Amino acid sequence: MLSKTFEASEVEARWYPVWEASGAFAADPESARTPFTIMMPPPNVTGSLHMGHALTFTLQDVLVRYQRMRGRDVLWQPGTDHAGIATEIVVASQIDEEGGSKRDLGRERFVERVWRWKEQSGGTITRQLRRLGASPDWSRERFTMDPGLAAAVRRVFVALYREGLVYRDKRLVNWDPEMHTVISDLEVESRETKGSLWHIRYPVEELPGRFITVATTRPETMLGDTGVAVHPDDARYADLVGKHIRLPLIGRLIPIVADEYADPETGSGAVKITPAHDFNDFEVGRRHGLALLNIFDADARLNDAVPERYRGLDRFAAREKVLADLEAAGRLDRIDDHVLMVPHHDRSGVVIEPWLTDQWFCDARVLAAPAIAAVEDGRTRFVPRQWENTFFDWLRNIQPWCISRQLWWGHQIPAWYGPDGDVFVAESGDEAIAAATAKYEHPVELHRDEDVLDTWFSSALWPFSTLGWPQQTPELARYYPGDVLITGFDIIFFWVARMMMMGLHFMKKVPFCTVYIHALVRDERGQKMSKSRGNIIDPLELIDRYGCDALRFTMAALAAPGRDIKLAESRIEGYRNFATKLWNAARYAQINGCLPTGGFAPEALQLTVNRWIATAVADCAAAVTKSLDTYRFDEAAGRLYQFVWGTFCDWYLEFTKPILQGDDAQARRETQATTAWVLGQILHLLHPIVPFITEELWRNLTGDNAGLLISARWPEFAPTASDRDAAAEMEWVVAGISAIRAARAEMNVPPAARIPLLVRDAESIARERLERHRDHFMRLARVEPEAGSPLASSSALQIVVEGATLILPLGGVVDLAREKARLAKEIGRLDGEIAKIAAKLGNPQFLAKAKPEVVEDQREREADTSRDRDRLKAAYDRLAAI
RNA sequence: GGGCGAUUAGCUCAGUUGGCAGAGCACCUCGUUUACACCGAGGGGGCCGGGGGUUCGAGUCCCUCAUCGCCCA
Repeated sequence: MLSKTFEASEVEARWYPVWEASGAFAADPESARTPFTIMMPPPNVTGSLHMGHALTFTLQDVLVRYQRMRGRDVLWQPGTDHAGIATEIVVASQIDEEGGSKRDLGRERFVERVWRWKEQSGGTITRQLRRLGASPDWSRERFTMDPGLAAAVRRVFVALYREGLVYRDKRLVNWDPEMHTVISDLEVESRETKGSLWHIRYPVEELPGRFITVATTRPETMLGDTGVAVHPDDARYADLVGKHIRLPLIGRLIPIVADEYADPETGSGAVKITPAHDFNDFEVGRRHGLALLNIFDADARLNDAVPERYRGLDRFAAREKVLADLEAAGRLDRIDDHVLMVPHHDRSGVVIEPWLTDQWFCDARVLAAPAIAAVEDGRTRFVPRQWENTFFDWLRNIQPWCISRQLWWGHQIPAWYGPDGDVFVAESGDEAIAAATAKYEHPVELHRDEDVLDTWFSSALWPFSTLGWPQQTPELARYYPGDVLITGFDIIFFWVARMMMMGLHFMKKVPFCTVYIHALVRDERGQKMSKSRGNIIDPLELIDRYGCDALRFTMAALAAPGRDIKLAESRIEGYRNFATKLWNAARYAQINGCLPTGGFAPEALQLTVNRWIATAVADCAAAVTKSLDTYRFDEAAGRLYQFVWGTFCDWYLEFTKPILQGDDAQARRETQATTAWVLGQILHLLHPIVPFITEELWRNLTGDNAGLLISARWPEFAPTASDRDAAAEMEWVVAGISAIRAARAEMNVPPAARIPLLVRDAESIARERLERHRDHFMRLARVEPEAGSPLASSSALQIVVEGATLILPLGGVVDLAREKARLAKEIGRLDGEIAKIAAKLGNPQFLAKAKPEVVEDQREREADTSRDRDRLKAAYDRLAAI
């Protein structure tokens, strides 16, 4: 016997290992079934499960379980990425805490230490994924630093280098002066910061007494100024273009140039140009041939390019000193408060310094072209479609991708330098030596590039490197390209775009046919969850409190396309209640001996109520199937919720109670079998969303011999399975009972009172239906259907249903005035409806231009509404006559 | 500044090719009927952000304004 409530934690812990051991998660390259591939965007190995993970992995798992039940050979490829910077920060700070330092440890021992850390702590996120019920093929789990994946990285790097798509260059990059590494544009987070706008007066060399005032948020960079720009159309400065500035504090002579970058509307209209320390200035400098003067070292301290008294100063101290000196020199004009966007490293939080250094770059522009084309011509499709714009926008304006990082943890760049600095790029040291020997014609000492590659460089290869590439494995042939990638919109640049670029370049095919983009999970008030806001909801805590299934159902139900999810805990509670409801329905079925029967055939059912519910299940299955096929997880969840609670529990189980407790053995047997069968269908349809409770109930329903639900086949029904007559009849009964209940409640009839039910002006179909379902009316509306005509003068509740007026004689109990008011209100409502429809039908334009079926529809509506209205009016008149 | 999205019941949100405005939660009333009080029955609650337009007909399509959010500069 099932317990009274569903104990989620116990059930969850029990089923997961059973599933995994059964082999249900595993892909089967040998099978004849059509493959379905979904690449898990590998979470960061340092990560732990947050709500974003809970959403994305729930949706992926729903799809994966669904496709498995549809009979596909599913590969859900799991794994983690090595997260260069994040991991290096974690391990380095551990070493710090122990009183050591990364540098003292040395590269080799540090990397060993990171591997040890990975073995011990790197499994957190994958363990947590198991708690979420995720069912990827763990036997194929990969890590972006695995030997096979590392080989793929080297192969790709070398190939791109030889094609000229990877190259070394000196450019401005985003430099983290604390971590001493470059980061890519995408890892820079602009934070709004309150600062100042300092106005500095620069003297014009050729015109003594003449000054140009420039405004800057970074006065210390003036030490590296190599020009001043004004707008070419700015009349105020037209005569100064081509003249020079004598830079205060330094005395360097720098030119005044005309460039549209200078905005006449902002500040004085003139801007100082520091090409080596600002991305915009870099471009201006390039246009005008201005010198690049690098004034910072790797720590962002002033270097030897500045006057001695500033050397060694950190950039913030330098600012104070430069300002003080300008002030003293009388060159500081004005200081305004100013809000500006300051670039920070999103991982370390350090303020980024644009810095001129030698780095490795990938020619993203060339690689982007095929990726853009693939989305344009539909080989890859975004769902929802509007995200294509984000994808296009980024790829069409893409900058060279800086792929080198000054870290120790990651794929070390396969490039070796000879004594003269010549570079040898090769997949192995031996190959590099061979190449060098051939060039120098004698053995030389090579020095390997110290840097590692951006983590995303290896992640970009994930859709094929995990399948064994560059080896031509059966898996690669079978599971590439993938069917769908599911991820958040914030990952479009990092992952989707880069996987598209690399996939197309090396596999000549898109890595996935569909990209389903889901939104962000926010808190109840729509705020982004963050540590600093303190509004983080821990999914594991929610699982502990409400059960994994409740969390999963919530994620699915709220996953409406193109919309952020504002997560209120009351929703999760509601879906926990839904799980309990399902549990109790199953418990009820068990108590009433509803057991599955072999060879159950829905089309052979005799009782209308059973034919009706079988029809409803088929309709529900069709709707859920369609929703899942179109990634409408919210619709699928909503439809199931409605069917299970609003149809199966509220009506079917109530309708069949008298049958199950009645004397007709044949009807009882049919109903028991139907109940068990419908419950089974429900469990199948719900399984992808709420796998634990459904597996548990399925075992309970079928015993040990029916197999696991996770491996069962998805319900599919022939169109003939539905019985429209049965559906119409039961819907009439539901409407009738609801109408009686509503009238009773409104008229304050005591709920327990059993009242006679008489019928007036009934069409034969209504009379037959009422007769056939008298038990239902008795039980659920608490009325006693009686033969005979109601007395004309009796005071009674009168309820209009399709094809009949139901009369509930209440003798003196009924409040005549109130009942009259109730009927009058209803008549008024219908009159309003009729007036609206009549206005439409009276409009010649409508009749001429609207589609015929719409006109026909309105005519029918008018007829139906008028019929009901006339019945009500008749009922009212009868009361009025008393 | 550029782009995207949103605005529908107190709250969170659905609403398909334009044709009857919906759900869950919250709220109110009633209910200890042997699956379930994590429940059942009933109910109230809406200028579909404002304004214009297209149309026989607009929550839905177009324009515009307002407010909010996100991304990019």
